[in-house]
Amino acid sequence: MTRHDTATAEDPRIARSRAAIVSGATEVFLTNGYEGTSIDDVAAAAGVARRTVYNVYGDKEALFRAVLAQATEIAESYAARLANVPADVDDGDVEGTLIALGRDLADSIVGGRVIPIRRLLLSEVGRFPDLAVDYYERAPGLVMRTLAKTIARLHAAGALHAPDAERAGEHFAFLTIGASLDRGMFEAELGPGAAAVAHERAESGVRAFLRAYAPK
Amino acid sequence: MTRHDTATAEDPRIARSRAAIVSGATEVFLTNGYEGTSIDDVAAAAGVARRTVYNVYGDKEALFRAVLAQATEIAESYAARLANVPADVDDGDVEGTLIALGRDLADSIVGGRVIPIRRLLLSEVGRFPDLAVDYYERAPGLVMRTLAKTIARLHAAGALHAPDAERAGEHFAFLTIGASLDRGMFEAELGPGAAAVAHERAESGVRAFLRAYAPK
DNA sequence: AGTAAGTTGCACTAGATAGTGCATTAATAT
DNA sequence: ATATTAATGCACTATCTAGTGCAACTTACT
Repeated sequence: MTRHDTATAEDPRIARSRAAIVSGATEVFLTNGYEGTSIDDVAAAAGVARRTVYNVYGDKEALFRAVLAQATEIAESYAARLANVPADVDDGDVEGTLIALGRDLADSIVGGRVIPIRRLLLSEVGRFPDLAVDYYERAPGLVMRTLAKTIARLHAAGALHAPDAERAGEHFAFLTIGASLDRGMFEAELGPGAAAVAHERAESGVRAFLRAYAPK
Repeated sequence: MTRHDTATAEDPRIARSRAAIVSGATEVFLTNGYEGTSIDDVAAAAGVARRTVYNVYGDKEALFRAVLAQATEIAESYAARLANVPADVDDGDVEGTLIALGRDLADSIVGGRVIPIRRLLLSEVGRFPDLAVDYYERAPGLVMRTLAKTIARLHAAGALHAPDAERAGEHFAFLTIGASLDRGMFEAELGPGAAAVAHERAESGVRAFLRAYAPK
């Protein structure tokens, strides 16, 4: 994927064009959707000639795929933070740790690009079914797998009673952000108190999770 | 909305055309999206002349709104069933009652039209933000409100301990169908075991809900 | 410098689509 | 039967879009 994959370095002009195009394309695709975006729009957003878009990316579909290939960053970064949660919570404050994770998860989703990315992918499930499934595996799927591992560690350490860590991970995720994500998908732009509401939901979700999964 | 709203009955030819068009339009919009659907497609699916579509509905947007106006039936029917759940569960089997509600909710969503409808609306949040918000209030919002009432009744009867019934309703909904709905949105067509998995999720979600909201 | 490679602008093909106008035909109501 | 109203078919406008070909210009490598 990077320029080091090829034996020789890429012409800096192409590299610059490519970066500008994929960035501009991300912007317009997320705003206007796949069909709603013309290559003219992309070129304008990228500050590049229309013809250059075709020179660099070939066609619209390839460009679309390039945009979505980088759409998993948020999930990857959250998963990395999750992986660092130690099994033996230092001061025994499981609730505090999980609440922090829940808030963090909420922040990752509300107000960021996750919701527009999801809308974009979902609107093209019919045209590009592979992209949607792929994204799901690499973004929410990654978070779910990492969450299951973290919970399994907490279970092993006796901080939680969650024999089915995968299921418990689903419950954690949907208790904390389910409602905020679901609602957010239907709102063109977030209301003023959206972040605060998402935090409250995350906290009360974590508390419900702890009641359901407290060690015996 | 019905023909009785106007003083005189509607010409049966218009009524027939209208029904055929809205039904055909529902089919093609759900399959191909708003932009991906031409009036030709609608006319063909409805078995009606292209020109008739324009005569009856005026333009594409009006037709789209007509289609989505009837998209809340599934939620209404689920809410009606919910409203019938008595506060004092006869044989004291709260778990059985809630598991039945959870399975029912899962069935309402997995494999039905809810997922295509959501995809369609979400892909047009930018163009028709009012439709998305409207739908949310009338469908999932209705279910949430009804769920909150039902849980409040169960709380009052001592069958649950859920002082914040609205929050508890969110938790019930997302524990039972959160994961199935979220995953289902990204799948072009459901795998063979999808319904069974959704049922398992619903049941384990209800059990987690009961651990979190058991009466003290 | 000079060569190679990328960028740009412009013209052009080819196809799709929303919506209108109008005359003809068919169904409905009285 | 007759008058009304709707459905139909067809031509037509206007617009938009993906993608290509090509010549002129500019930037990068040696």
